[in-house]
Amino acid sequence: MGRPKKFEPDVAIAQAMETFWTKGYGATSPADLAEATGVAKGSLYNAFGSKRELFGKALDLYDRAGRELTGEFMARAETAKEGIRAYLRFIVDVDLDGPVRRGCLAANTALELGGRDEEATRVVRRAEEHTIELLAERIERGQRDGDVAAGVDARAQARFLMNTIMGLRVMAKTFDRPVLYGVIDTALAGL
Amino acid sequence: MGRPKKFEPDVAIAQAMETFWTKGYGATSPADLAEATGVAKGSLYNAFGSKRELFGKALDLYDRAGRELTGEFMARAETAKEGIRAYLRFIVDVDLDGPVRRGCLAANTALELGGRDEEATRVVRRAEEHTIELLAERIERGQRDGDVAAGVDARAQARFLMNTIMGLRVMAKTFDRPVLYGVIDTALAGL
DNA sequence: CCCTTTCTTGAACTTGAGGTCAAAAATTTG
DNA sequence: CAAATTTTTGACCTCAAGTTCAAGAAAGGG
Repeated sequence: MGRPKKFEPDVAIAQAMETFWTKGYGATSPADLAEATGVAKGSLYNAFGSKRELFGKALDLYDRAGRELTGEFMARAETAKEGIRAYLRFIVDVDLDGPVRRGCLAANTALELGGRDEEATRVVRRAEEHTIELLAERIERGQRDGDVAAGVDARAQARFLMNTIMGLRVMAKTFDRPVLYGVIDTALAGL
Repeated sequence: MGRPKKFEPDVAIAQAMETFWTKGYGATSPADLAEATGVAKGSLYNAFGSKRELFGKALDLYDRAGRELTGEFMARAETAKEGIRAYLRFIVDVDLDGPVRRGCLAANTALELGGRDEEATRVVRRAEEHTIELLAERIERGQRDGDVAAGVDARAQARFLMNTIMGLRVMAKTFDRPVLYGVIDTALAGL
């Protein structure tokens, strides 16, 4: 009972995520969040408790959405190498074609809050591990399918690729497509 | 003539750099800078104009110091591969052994201000290009010395390694030495 | 030794961040 | 419909960030 919510919390979280992603945690004000969600400040505080708690929900959402997206790319492609190449190029394209180069919410958060915010650091690490897991599984499948050499250490490759992705996310702030595509190709030479 | 400065501007810039590096640009207050440098707020403003200008000096210093450090690592080693491996491990060690994992000022700045601050973005890009240049030169020397295959594209490898470094800087916020060392070894397999 | 110049400093100012709250507005239940 | 419950909202509060400034202090020049 009681008065019903005027907004969908999940939608508001998604809109908040976009804002945090674009501006960063510290640079996002409650006023920004109110504007992005179309919900008054007070209402947001009533629903989510604090800016930090809303951010936590946004980070969780980012992890879930990213996992799904990665999974789809891994499932679609014929070979591990082409699936991963398509995935990495997609990441670069999304970043470069957007109105602002916002990079990766997880990477941004790692650098902004890493160390200072235990909980945020844990969530970022979990998201990274999810991606590594999906990459490793796809490489292992490639080995079963015969498109990846049996001698390759799938988990080591996956961790290395995760590192490459994080690098791309940083480099995309300052370099352009040809350079980033070149990095992708060099990174994939070992597969 | 006039009253002489009580502090060495270059020293203050170095101290400010440490603070920006540890806390980030946005999260560093004038009060923090006053404490770090031992110079009163008003004095800092008299000497440097604004927080942003001081940060600019700090970024420039970071670039110069980094260039020098990288150059030394490249000069010392017998082979390109070992020189670069030592360099990457050093980066990881410094980050992990420090009291806080502060990463790379350039990477931190790229993610925090990239896009929003033209000047900062330019300086970061310049710093990245300096590192790429030094890596490429070392690889080319390796080719002349015979420890790197002639077929390797030195500049492509250098850009790829720069990307790996940026990735390590992010991953160092959430992963530990064995993982990061593993990433380094995987990245160097192509050399 | 006074004048000019350049420094130092804490106080003071303005602005916005992050959050609280009281009042009004929707609901469901009895 | 009255009561109980839960939202919504802008006004309001506190505090700190980023900056300016007036007063004074330390130099050199004439």
